[in-house]
Amino acid sequence: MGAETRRFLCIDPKAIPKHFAAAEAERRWDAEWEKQGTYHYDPSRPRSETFVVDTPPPTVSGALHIGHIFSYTHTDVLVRYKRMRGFNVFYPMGWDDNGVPTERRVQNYYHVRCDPAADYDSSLQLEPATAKRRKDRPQIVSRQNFIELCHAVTREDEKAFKELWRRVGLSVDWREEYTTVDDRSRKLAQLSFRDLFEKGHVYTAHAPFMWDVDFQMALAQADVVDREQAGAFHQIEFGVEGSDRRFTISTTRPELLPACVGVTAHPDDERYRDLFGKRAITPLFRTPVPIFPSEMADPDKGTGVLMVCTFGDATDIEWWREQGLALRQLIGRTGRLSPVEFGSDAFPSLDAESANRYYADISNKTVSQARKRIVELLRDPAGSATGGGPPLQSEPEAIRHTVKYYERGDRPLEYVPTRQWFVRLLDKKAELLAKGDEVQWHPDFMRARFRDWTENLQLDWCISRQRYFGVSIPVWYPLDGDGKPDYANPIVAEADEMPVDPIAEAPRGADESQRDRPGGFTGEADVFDTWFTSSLTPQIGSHWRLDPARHEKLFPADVRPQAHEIIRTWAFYTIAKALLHEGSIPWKHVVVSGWVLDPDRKKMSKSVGNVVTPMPLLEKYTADGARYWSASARLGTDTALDEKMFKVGKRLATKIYNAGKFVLSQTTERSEIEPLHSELDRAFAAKLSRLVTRATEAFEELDHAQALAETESFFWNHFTDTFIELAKNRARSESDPTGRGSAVAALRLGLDVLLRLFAPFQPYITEEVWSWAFARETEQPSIHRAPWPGVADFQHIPAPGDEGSFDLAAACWTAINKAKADAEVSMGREVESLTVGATAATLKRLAAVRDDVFAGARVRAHQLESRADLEDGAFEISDAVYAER
RNA sequence: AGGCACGUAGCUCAGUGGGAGAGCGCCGCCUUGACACGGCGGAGGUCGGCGGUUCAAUCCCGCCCGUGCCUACCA
Repeated sequence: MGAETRRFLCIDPKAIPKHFAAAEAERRWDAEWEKQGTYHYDPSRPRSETFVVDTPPPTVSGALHIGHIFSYTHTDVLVRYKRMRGFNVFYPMGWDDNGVPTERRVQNYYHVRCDPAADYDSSLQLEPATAKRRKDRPQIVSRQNFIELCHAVTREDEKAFKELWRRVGLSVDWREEYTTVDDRSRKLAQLSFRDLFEKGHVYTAHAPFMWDVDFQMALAQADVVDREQAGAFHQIEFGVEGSDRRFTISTTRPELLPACVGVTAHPDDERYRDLFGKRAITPLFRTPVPIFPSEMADPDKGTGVLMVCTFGDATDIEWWREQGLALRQLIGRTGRLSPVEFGSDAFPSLDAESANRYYADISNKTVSQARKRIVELLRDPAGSATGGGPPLQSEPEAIRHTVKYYERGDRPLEYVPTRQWFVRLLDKKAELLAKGDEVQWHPDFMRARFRDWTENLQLDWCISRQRYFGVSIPVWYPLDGDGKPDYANPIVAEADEMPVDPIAEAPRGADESQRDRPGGFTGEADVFDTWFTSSLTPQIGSHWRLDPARHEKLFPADVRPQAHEIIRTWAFYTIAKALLHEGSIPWKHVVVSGWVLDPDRKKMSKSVGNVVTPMPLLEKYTADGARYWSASARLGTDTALDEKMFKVGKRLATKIYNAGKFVLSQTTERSEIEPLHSELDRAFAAKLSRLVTRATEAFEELDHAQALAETESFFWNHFTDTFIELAKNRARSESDPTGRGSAVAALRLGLDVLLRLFAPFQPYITEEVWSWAFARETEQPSIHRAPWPGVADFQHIPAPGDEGSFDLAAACWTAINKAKADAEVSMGREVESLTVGATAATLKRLAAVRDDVFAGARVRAHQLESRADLEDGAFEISDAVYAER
């Protein structure tokens, strides 16, 4: 920064406390940054000068987690770099509060359940549930009460998150704070729906779909995970209508036998070819079902012939559709077997009486209870469809198999026919893939996660959820004369009505009195999948559709920080939304942080109980220390939690503090910065300049860890351990004012540049040291708005230095130190005399920096010895005579 | 089952077609005038295994082993 004429301020080291009081400084600077608006976005500056972050809104109802510090620090480090590069940074913060995690937290916290039919109690006051109360049945509350409780809980959670973010020093513009259920987010989500509706990208359908029986809601493919678990193959004998032919199917879901609607085998399977076109008879229930060939049947699996049920898995749905099979929906929304009547049209039976007797044993049972029971029933010879002994042909054969679960659920999914809303995506795979390729992923291999997911997508996006705390689907349905909803002609809310709650508000032009009356309307009770809103974070930040000029400046964003396990959800849906709304990518770069693993390299998770909370670590090692640990990890790389790294980070801050105190307390006789006259100083400046280049290059490649490592290594090895030690004597010299001025100028240049290089990583300590003198000298009150180091910092050096001189001085100094260490004398001990051996060329080059080396090493007298046996640049010290203590 | 990433000193991790590195830990020394929340010096590794390409492989290629993740299969 400094021009030659820059005036400089010295500090009195005695006025600086011996130790850095980090906790106090963190609070002080946080308040100061807020007051100064240090991190404010300036809407008046052009897009070209703006750097836009699409910040991940954390799920606030999860526990605070050390991983939060980790990944958010990565973003903050980049943001601070960009800000110092002169960019007008847009760095908002959102809180993702809607959805299942919050509802579940509220249910547990207050021990309540929502019943939409219950009446609103405006005076409801609840205390957190005690262990005693949890033993009773949960208290039933109305939908509105429940939503209010959700808001209350998330407000508290948001406070805790915000406190953490501020403590760790995220340079967020807190004026740009939002939640995913605030009015603006709700309005934008509903506008998004309306836009998709108008473009024909959404539809509603009644169809069998993945259903969680505990949460009692539909799911999207992205919400589903596979879990391996124990199961068993059951060999069950079927009969064939009008013959004594029999065959054995193999199934893991015997409880679905009453829902059997067909039997199939591979068309080329000789064992079963004779059966195609005939009807099978199920055991116990004696239901005749068609037998048909299908390429999807695997002759090598089980017995090669299988029963098709409504519905055991996704393939059953396909067969059901293709073959036009009957619907015998057995499993209800609660996961229990519904009461059914054999002998009716829907559940035909050749022997209804006995079928109903068997079914009575499993009706109303859960899936797992029913499974146990039906295995017993299948041992009954009377249940045989062939008259040939028990239908169960052998003991169940235990297997391990994978089963689909809701990622937050405890029981396997079922397929239940329900009406849901969908976003049509399957026909847009190619465009989605193209957009994914347009985005730059860091590290690049994360791109494959997106591609894999998109290519394998099998279902359109189910966006309706049967929940309460979320953004309402802004739709009503007209009711016909019989009070039946006309789903084909939904009434979608107008933009200026939004945000709207169709349960509480009537559509435009209708009156509340027409609600749920024949000829009137009914409101959609479902809310959106939380990803439907979360996938709009770039648009929420930019105020899409609400402020087009602002949107123009902030969309697409520059960078999206992204956890890799939610590429298939958050990243995927965000890309999809930007494509469907504007044919655009949502952001230019995706940066993916790794995971924090526990010291045993296990992923931290609540269920394992190895989650580490961040605040104690911040207290112990300071925010700068924690940030150092975070920033040491490269993007995409998982990192074991290692307190040693926190300690090292704290130590770095301490060293910066002490080095700053020392450098800034050096005085000269003049009040202006001198040019760098001495060779050592110029050599140091040259080395420093190259560091700036390397650190800058690393940042441009989004490799913050490399930038930190380079800077840190330079700081310790070249600045504090070498340059300060060699230049400090000259900086205090009474007899060499020119050399002294040069030394002080070089020390200050080093500190100034290094502070700024460290500022993105350790914002507190660098701001503290900056404030002592540089803030006033440069009239830049915050280092975080000071320019990133560059050529301007090195312009006032009269002649370019030679890094080689610096390395030579360092090598000679190290050689003398080693001689002292070998002699077991203190580094501070004076040396009466010694002999320096090196090649003639080396000795010649050493001449320019020799005085600084010998002053630093406290050598009073020396001899030089030309040694041809040494390598160039190597030194050997001999004949050392140490002074008395 | 396929894909991706990883495997380097006791630990946490850099790294490169030619010399094997850092920090922590460990050992020894030093209370030196910025800093003992410090400094100096040192020990410590067949770079997961086996093959191949190359004058030369920790690095490039193939196979294998191990770890993690993603995706798929799911009768």
